[in-house]
Order: sequence, then structure tokens, then C-alpha cells
Amino acid sequence: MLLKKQGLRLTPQRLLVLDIIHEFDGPFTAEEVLRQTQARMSGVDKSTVYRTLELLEGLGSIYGMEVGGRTLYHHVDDMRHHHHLVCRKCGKSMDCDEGLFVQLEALLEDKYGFRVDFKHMVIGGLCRECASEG
Amino acid sequence: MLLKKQGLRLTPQRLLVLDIIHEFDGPFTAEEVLRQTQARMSGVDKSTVYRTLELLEGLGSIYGMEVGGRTLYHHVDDMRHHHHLVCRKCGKSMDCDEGLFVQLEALLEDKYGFRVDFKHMVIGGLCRECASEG
DNA sequence: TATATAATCGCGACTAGGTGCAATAACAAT
DNA sequence: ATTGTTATTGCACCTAGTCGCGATTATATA
Repeated sequence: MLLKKQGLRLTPQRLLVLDIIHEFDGPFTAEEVLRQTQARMSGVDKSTVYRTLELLEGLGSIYGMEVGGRTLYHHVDDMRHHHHLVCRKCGKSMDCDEGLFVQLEALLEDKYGFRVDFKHMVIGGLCRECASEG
Repeated sequence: MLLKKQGLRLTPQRLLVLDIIHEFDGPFTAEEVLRQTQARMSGVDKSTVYRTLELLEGLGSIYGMEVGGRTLYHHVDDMRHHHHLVCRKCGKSMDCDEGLFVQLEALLEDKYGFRVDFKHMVIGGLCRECASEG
């Protein structure tokens, strides 16, 4: 298991958080994980849950992105498509091909020497349906 | 003045916040505004400052965008360049030519019918200096 | 199985920011 | 200048999330 390397310890709290996370199909928030954890094992501190989430992100098994001031976590294996188009009207989110970004990536490096972190982008706008309405 | 419409009141606290905001050349945070406000007029509550910032954003005179969990405000009139490259190591932020985005914009519309909101983008990555270090 | 040693825990305090409310004060009308 | 209306204030309390610390405990080794 991924936790075994680097002297990381497999505590009951971590096991529980891992369990809970695996039960989510889609994206989830730290808050949801915290609530579920405390419901199933009383006394678990929020700092433990937050630190576990942070750890799992560091290990690369989940990925958190800030949306509207909160962090939304995704399972990394769900994320062949790292970019998301989020409609500001209906709130729907769709995956987006990474290939579309390579040109912009190259331009930014050329022009500014800026090496972009384009692993996970969240782009706001209007989806086809909402754009055609009003 | 912009505050006069809709029955909004020009209080000393608001006047002070307005003053302070105009003294910033570049982007600024709510925290900085709060500190300066309380330094010049003791007793001003943080909620007043936050509410004033929110109000000004609603009126369209400043624009706030979330970067690394905090809100960075910009003067709207400073914003010919709407895109910002923010270095995740040193925290520096640089403006970025909008022209670089038109191709991506077109691609997203073509492929997904998605009409992108590219007014204000914040792009994370590494600046030239930090990328060349380690 | 007993022991040593860190990794991890819960706790408590702290952060930025937000909210409901009763008191205050800006402004319009007299 | 006085008044009435109501927007705005400061207060107190709440939120999600972070951090240092001393106590606990998972795990490797003997």
C-alpha cells in the first residue's frame, strides 16, 4: 500500500479516512470527509482529517483544487482529463482535452520564461446550452 | 461619485477605505486594507472593511480573484491586462498579454461550444528565476 | 513478546473571513 | 436646525482550515 513507504504509519484514523474517500464517486470536500469520519469514529480531530487529506494529496492519490473558496478533492485515477470547464450559469462541469493547452503553454514559456502548472485548470464560462439561451 | 446611487451612504469608514485602496499601485489583499484602515482610524471593525470591499466589487470598481486561498483585489481601471502569472514559489505576480489566449479560446468554443470567461485568469507556475534555481 | 523511537494523535489556540443583530448615524425632507 | 428613515456600524460569535506541542501509539528490531 502507498502509505507503507517513507515510514508512514497506517493508523485507524487514516484507514477510516481512506475508506470514506473511496466511497465517494465524484469530487468531495474536506468538510464531507470530516463529517463522515467523526460520525463513524468519535473523537477524531479535524486537524487529523485535514492532515490526512494533505498527506494523500502529497502522495498523489487525490488532488485538491480551489473552487469558490473551498477545496474540491478528486481521486487522481478519475483524472485522465485534468482540465475542467465549469459553466457559471448552470454549474455543470465538463472535462477538457489537455492537448488544447500545449500551444499556450509554449507561448508563456517563450515570452515570459514562465513555466506553467497546467496540470489542473478550472476554467469558467458558459456551456453551449446556457450560451444559446440568454 | 459611485456610492451616491441606490441610497448608499458615504461614511467616514468607507471614505478611508476608498482612500487607502487608491494608494495601492498594484493588487492588494483585504488584510492589507484592514491593517491600514485600523492604523488610521482605530475601532474600525474588520467586518466593515470586508463589507466595503465586497460592496466595491459589486459596484465594479475593484475586482477580486482567489489566489492560493486568499483574495487578491485589483483596481478595475488597472486591468487592461486581465491575466496574471503567479509564481507558486516566490509569490510574484506578473501581467500577461491577452493575445496569447485567443487561440485557446477559439479551440474551446469549436470543440465544446464552451464560451470561456477569459476576463480574469490567474495562472500558477514557476517564474523564470525560480524555475532556473531548483 | 518486550522495547525503543519517531510518526501521529488530540488539544487548544490561532488565522482569514462571514453573519445576525441592536445601536448609531448619514441623508432627505420638513 | 430638527426629525424620520434606514443604511451602516461595531460587536459577538461563527466558519473552514492551520499550527505547535506534549501525549500516544504503530512499527522495526532485538
